[in-house]
Amino acid sequence: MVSIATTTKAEHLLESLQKAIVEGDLQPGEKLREPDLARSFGTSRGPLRDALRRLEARRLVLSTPNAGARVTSLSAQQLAELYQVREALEGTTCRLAATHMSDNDIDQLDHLLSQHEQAIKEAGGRRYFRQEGDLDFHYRIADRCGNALLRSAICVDYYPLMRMYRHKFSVHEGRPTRALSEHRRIWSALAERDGELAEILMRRHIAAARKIIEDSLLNETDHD
Amino acid sequence: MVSIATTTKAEHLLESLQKAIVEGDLQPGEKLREPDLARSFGTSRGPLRDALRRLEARRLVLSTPNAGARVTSLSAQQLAELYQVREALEGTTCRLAATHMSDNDIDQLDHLLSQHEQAIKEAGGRRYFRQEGDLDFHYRIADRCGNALLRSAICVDYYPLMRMYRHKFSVHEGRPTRALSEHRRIWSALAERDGELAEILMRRHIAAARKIIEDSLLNETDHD
DNA sequence: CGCCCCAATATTGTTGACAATTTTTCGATA
DNA sequence: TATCGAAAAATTGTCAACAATATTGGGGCG
Repeated sequence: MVSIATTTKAEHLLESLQKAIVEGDLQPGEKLREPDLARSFGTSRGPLRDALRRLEARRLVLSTPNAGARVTSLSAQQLAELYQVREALEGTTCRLAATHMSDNDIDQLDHLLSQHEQAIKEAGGRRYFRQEGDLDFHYRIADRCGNALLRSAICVDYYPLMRMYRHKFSVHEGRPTRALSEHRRIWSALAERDGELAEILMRRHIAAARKIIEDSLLNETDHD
Repeated sequence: MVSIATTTKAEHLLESLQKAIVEGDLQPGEKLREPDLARSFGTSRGPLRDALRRLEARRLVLSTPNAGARVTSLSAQQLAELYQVREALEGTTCRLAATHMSDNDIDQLDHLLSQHEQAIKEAGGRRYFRQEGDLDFHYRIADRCGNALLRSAICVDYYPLMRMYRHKFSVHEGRPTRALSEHRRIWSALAERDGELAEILMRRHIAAARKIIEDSLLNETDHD
């Protein structure tokens, strides 16, 4: 939303490429050829390589020596692993947020959930609002948890990858309504400043989503 | 221990610089001037900048646009935050390891703890063996937890930073003997394949170390 | 005497060319 | 016809020069 005046070309490239990957303009597994990309963004290979390294740190790109870089392509197995990392990190995040968030933060989070409820009603329950909305909820909690390292690990290092894969198993994650009610329960725990409960609820919430993905691993029959 | 035949100069630089930082040859806060460093390693600035970006991903280096890179310098506050991330990640790691480690892995871990016991005896209880040893124990569990993403997050992204700061609060973390006995209890849970207990014990173990650091934050009287 | 501004210096950001490596193409041979 | 291998093309790794930005040092002014 906010267009940051990036000082360096490498930073600008990082933003542009991350957006292209997250929004699917660059498909998972796609080869990232340096000369082509650099030309298409009007720069040289130096800044481009810099941006690729930063994207690699965010796990959006995988590059192998002398063989170039590709957009990350996660298997269901790997996506499940990502959810396990989220469970660990966001559980703690939630516990910290319960004591660190301001009353205003809590209010804004409540407002966000109202927006989601509204969006779900208008869309008849299976619109994609929720998917972005779900991530927004999680993102905001991490953003306000008070631990800068944890915040950057989640918001910077892992969430772009999550957004990239938000379509993949979105249908299976149960009706948006269910996710919303789980969010509301987490919110209540946060509002009551009950960190222990907030952590448990958040871990369950993410573990449930992971379960769906892991179950789909067993039904490996009709994939090309 | 194993000298990997790194194919590219940037990779070699990454290894060399990481070692220099972790071992303290490059001090926290030290400015990393590209021309000097490149010359001292016999390469040009291109590969060096590449290596710096990778070190930044591991949080060993902090670089600001147009102002260059510095070796990371953590405050006690930030170190405590790191322990909180560890608590989250390694708790889950331990739970997974309990079901995923092979019997052989468990045996080797037992052997490691025997070595530590021996080292502590020989050194009269307050030798620095333990500090490396402590990290080795944690590292091995993460290495064998069966979740590749979690493994790389801990072993690659966070542990070099831990090793870099292993001297800092090592004295305060209680006698090596106590850490060893906590390790033994964690090992027992792993050996009995009790993931839930292993997670709880690991989180406590790390939380206790964090407590020491946080307490030292309150005694801020005699620092320059 | 201290502060601010400006020039000089040093350092980082960027570029295009060259070297090394990988991938592709194409023909020879079984 | 399929397969192996070598030449050709494309791509990545590296380098040194140039441009843009920050830092430093010194002189003038209040």
